[in-house]
Amino acid sequence: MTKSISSIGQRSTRQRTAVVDSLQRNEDFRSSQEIHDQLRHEGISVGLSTVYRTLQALAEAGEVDVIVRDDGESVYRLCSEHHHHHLVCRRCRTTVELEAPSVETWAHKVAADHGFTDTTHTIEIWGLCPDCTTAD
Amino acid sequence: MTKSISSIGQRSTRQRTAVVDSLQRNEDFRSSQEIHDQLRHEGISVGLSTVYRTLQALAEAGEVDVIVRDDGESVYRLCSEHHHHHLVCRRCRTTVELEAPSVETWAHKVAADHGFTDTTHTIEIWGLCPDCTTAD
DNA sequence: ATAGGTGCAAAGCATTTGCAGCAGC
DNA sequence: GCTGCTGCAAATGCTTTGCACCTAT
Repeated sequence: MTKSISSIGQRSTRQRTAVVDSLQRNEDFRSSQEIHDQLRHEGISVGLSTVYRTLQALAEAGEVDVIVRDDGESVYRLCSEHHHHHLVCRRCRTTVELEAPSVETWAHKVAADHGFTDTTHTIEIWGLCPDCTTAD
Repeated sequence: MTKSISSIGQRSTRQRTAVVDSLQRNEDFRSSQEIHDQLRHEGISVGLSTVYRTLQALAEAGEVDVIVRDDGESVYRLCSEHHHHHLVCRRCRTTVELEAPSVETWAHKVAADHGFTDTTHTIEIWGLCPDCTTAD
C-alpha cells in the first residue's frame, strides 16, 4: 500500500515518509506550506524545500492531485487511482470527490470537435458546504 | 460600447483606456505583464502597477474573465456578457469560447445534491490546437 | 481645489535553486 | 564510499502596497 507511494526517488527517507504520511492522514487539499506546518507541529522537522520537492515528485509520478487555487497557491492531495473532480467548500475546504463520466466525455468531445489534441481539463466546483451555509 | 467598460473607477484616464483597448483588441487570455509589455511596444507608457490595479478592478466589476494558469500566473480576457468556459491551447494560447448548458446544470445539481449553496465553478479544457498539433 | 489615479521602488509571498553536508544503500 | 537527499539561505517571479506627485473633474 505504501509500496506505490515510494515509487518516487531511489531512497526511502524519514522526510519523504513524513510527507506521504501526512497526505494519507488528510482528505483535503493542502499546500506545501500547510503540510510543512503540520509536520512541525507534530514535532517532525522537515525542510520546506524538501516538502516542495517531494510533492513535486509525487505529482510528476501521478501519485497526487494538484490544483491551483484562485490565489495561485498549489494544493495537493493523494488521489484515488482514477481521474475525478472536486466539490470544495470555499470556507472550510471540505472536499467531495466527484465522478462525472458524462462531463469527461463532453470535454473530450468538445476538444476533438475543435481539432484539439492531447487534452486535459480542470473542473472544480466551489460553494458553501451545509455546515458553513448554516453557520452564516 | 466603451460605456460599460468605463464602469470602473470615477475617472477616465489615458492608462485605463489603454488597458481596456488592449483587451478589446485581443481574443486570448493575457497576463498583466504581457499586456504591459504590449503597451510598451506600442509606445504607450503605463505603470505595471496600474495595469495590475486596472485588471483587478475590471475583474471585480465582472468585466473580464480571470483564470489562473497552471504556473500560478493570472490571465485576463474581456468576457462576453454571459457565463461560459474555455478551450485553450497550452502552447499558443488560442482560445475557443464554449457554452455548455448541460455542464452548467450538472455542476449546480451535483453541488445541490451535496447540500452546497452559493456555488460557482471553473471548467477549463487544455490541449494542443490544430496548428500546434501539426507543428510537432 | 481636491479627491482619485498613477508610478516608482520596496515589500510580500509562494516557489525554485545552488551548494555543502548528511545518510541510505 | 558513492550518490542521492536534505536544508539552509539566497534568488526568482508574480503581485501588492506605501507614498508623493499628478490630473480629470
